[in-house]
Amino acid sequence: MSIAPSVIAHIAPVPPQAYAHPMPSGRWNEMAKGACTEDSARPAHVVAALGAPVTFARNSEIFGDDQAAENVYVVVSGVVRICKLMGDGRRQIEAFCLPGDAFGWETGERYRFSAEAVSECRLVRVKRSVLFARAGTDPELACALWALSFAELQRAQEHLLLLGRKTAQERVGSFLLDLARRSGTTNASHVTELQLAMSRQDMADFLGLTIETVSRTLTYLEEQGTISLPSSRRVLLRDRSALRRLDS
Amino acid sequence: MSIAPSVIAHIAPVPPQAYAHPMPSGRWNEMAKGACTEDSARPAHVVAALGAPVTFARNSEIFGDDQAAENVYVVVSGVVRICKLMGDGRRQIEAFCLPGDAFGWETGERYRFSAEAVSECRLVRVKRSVLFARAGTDPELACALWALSFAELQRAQEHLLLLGRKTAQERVGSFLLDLARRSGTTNASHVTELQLAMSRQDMADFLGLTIETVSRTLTYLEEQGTISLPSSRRVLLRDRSALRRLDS
DNA sequence: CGACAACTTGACCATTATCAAGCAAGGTGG
DNA sequence: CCACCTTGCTTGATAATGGTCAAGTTGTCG
Repeated sequence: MSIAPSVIAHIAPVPPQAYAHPMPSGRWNEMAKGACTEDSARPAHVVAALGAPVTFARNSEIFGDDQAAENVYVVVSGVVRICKLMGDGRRQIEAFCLPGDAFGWETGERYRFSAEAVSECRLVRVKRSVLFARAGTDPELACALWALSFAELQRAQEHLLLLGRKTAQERVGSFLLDLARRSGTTNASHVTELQLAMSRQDMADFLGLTIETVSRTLTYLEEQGTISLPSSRRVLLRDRSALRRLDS
Repeated sequence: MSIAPSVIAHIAPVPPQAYAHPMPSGRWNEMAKGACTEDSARPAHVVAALGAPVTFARNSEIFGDDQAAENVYVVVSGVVRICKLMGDGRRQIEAFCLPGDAFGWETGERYRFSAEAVSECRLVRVKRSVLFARAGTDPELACALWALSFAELQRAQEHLLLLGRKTAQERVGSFLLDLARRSGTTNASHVTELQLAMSRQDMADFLGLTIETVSRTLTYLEEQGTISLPSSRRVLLRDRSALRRLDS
């Protein structure tokens, strides 16, 4: 049931031993002081330790809307999209899950959205029954569960502001900055490079725009010198202050 | 520290004794089976039992963005709005909290949004330090915490679809149905009556529209015979199937 | 009754969507 | 190795939804 340290290690640089000795009352005390933030990779590890690794090919479905909600997943590598579909085909991507993120939380019996692999990805699959049964006796796990689903809530809340009140330029700018924060690499001359795992259509469905508007906006930002697009899936953030102005 | 039963009683019809005898491993076992839904008022009680009642006047601030996050609140009566503001004054209301809802969750040291009383309201204020300290040793409380913040997440996720992909009519329709589900009263002839606690501006900022569009859309729905507006703050849902078609 | 806030309505405008080509990169078969 | 096809992306022209600005109306409260 437990997974190899080599797999877990990809989530973050915290060594597996770090959670080998659960504390008496878990992490709740630190949470009370607001001290859990500096250690944000830990909850993923605590949960991942209870599951088994699985891999999914690009564009394959991890689970579908309305399926029985049996598992929770932690991303080890790759990118996952969480989607909601409307009857007529309109799609909203609620989140892109990157390494260290968890998804598939439910209180009811069925998933309320589908999850698909944006790129080839490795996940840890944890049985919900195992997770919740243990949470009843293991405060550290209970805290980890709360922290992980709370992280989702925070992202969702930021996203609400974006979808409700931001312009197309602001949406794209915020998106690029968020990706940079979560997965970008910055070089010596302060240029951040991003590899976009997702298509323009994915970006559009995440940002509440059309594919054409996303494309036009990226072109515009490049004309302004704010970003460069060496290829359609690679972005260089040249002027972060201009992007931050858009992020507001 | 504990609040009077008469205050708690307004949240839901579950008597206070119901949680006087905590179960050995809390509610996690039920959660594992997806059985927590039928009992959704309980988490609010479990948390509220640790706090003290407070009241806020109409339009007063409960806490502000960036303030120290010391408390979590449970709504007993009235309506609370959770807001995010942008530098230039654009506002997004992330949620309206009704009796039984909890708000003010944070992992960090500061709130990331403000909360204001839409109508005069009674709340239970619970110290975060108390809550988290107890959660470490009380699995039932840990479960309640998770259930309450998870309920927020679910609402936020539904809202993402609304803001990202729905038309103005669909937004207003979904909003009315959601309010009806949470607070409406249906009479013998299947007409549901709603009392709107919030202004048109609040609705607009919640739905990602302008006040004018909200007003026009309501007028249009009334012309179609889908709703009636006996006064600007009272709505009768006359044709729920038409609304549900909009909800999709 | 008057003042003010909240709401509605109208006319016009802008941002973003839609529809339609065209282009570029990557893979396949001849 | 090159023509061909497919897929994903970009660009252009036009349309529509919802936003803006402005004027009225309703309702509430002193």
